[in-house]
Amino acid sequence: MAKSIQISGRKKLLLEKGDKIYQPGISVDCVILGFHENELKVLLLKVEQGNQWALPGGFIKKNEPIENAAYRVLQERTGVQNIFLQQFNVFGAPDRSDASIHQNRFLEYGIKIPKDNWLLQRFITIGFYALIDFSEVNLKDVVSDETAEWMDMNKLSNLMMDHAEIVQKTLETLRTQLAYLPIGKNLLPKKFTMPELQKLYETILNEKLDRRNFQRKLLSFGILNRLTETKKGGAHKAAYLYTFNEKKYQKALKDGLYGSW
Amino acid sequence: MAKSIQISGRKKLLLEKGDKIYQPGISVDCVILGFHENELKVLLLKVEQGNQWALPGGFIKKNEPIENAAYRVLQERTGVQNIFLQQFNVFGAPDRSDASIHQNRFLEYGIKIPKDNWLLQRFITIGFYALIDFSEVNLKDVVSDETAEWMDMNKLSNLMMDHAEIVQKTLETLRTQLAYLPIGKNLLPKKFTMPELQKLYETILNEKLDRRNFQRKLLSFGILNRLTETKKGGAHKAAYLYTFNEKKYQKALKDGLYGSW
DNA sequence: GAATCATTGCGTTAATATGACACAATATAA
DNA sequence: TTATATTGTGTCATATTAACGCAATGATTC
Repeated sequence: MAKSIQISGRKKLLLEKGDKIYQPGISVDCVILGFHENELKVLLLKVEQGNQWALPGGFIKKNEPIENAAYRVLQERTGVQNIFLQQFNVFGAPDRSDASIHQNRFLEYGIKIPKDNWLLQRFITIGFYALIDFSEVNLKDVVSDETAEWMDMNKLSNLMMDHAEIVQKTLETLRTQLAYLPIGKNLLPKKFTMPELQKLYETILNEKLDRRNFQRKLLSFGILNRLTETKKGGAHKAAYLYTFNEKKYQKALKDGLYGSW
Repeated sequence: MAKSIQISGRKKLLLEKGDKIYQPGISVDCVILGFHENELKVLLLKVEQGNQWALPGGFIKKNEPIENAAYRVLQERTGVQNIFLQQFNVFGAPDRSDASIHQNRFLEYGIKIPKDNWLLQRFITIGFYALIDFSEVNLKDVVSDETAEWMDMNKLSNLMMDHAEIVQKTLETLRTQLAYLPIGKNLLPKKFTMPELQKLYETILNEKLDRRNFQRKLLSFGILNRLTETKKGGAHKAAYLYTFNEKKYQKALKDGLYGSW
């Protein structure tokens, strides 16, 4: 029970001192995306009661840049360094906050939140999405009452509050950005094959693409280096391995892939 | 001096009751764009002291959707109905808030803000941009200590706090959206000519476009209706007038202009 | 070890889109 | 009436895209 007491103590601190430490009424929520076994995965936290899942989120310290707050959440959960992190939308419906959720979570530890506590007020959340290399992630349960787990993007269920909407919006954002920004460097391992890259695109777009046309298009962007190695071990002909050309990739991120009108 | 007393009273109310009425630490700022005489214009408010200009902004009421708050600001200033309004970025650098600005503004009315007043805390602002038909706008000075004025997008100077950055980010957002969203219905009068539409695009992109290729491309989108009327009065050959096909325009807004991969 | 099979690399071709430009029509101003 | 700037329309070479063929290859099966 030492764990439980520890958690209980931390939670009390959050309730009592939170309004001194954090910006009131604002949170950040992170849609952390990884790619594994040809599936887009979202990192979610199990909320004990109700069999619900939540996006990892947090608060913004009084003197902290908002990107920092989001980055903090990411580091706490994944420890990954090479992260693409971007704010993409604010979610601020007045009824998105749900006092009863907080109440129930705290009640498990025998804590009843006072009605006027800062945590029960309306919260507006800034949505960030993060692209990370699945293989580099070592899931950390920062607080042991929350189990972190990867969930298939297409099989989401029981998301807390408006978190399903937040994930959905991430996907839409990703789809439009795909048209003018390179993607993949953060989602794939350093070395990857063309079919793997294609699967990533297909998953995001939810659409089958022609193998040969896809390859031609991506090569034309000039952001890939083909290695002499091939990826053996697959059940068939070995595919060449590629890496991203760091310099050109960064340039494409800045300038866009087409840019022309 | 009745005006001044009135303002002073209102300002006192804001100071004293603001934290009861509004979400703390969050604001909305609107980049209101219009198109006039082939120039992109931004609506700015003159801040008396310091010869500075500010984006029209406001606070979010305790139980108000954030889009509503932005819409309120727009209505107060312009009264225009047909508005394209969209949040595009959150600005939350810890040092973006500047207590001295508020202090100076209130000092003019003989009010000294207490150090611990809610208005002096750090504010995170949600940036919205709005596209409106310049010709329909009738500038309203909602509060008479603020003069509203259209300023040329390319000749901005003396913007308050991080407002220049907010405008800049709007322009960047607009440029990327131009590639996959129709634009113009909200910025142009109901009837407009192809050259006018082209000037709008050129202004946003800051780039000259070929007249004939531009026309072909925009017609190919299938969102324009050509009228039999022409726009006379210009110094040269009369150009045909166009309107947007409302249905197809809306569809394009939803689905994007290209969509294909 | 030869045949099979799924998958990859590397093409081709036709249709479509784009960039660059020519020329005629026309509304005003000189 | 003529000059001038601007608009409407069309052409052509080139680039890009969509759709598909075929040989090579690595593992599996017999």
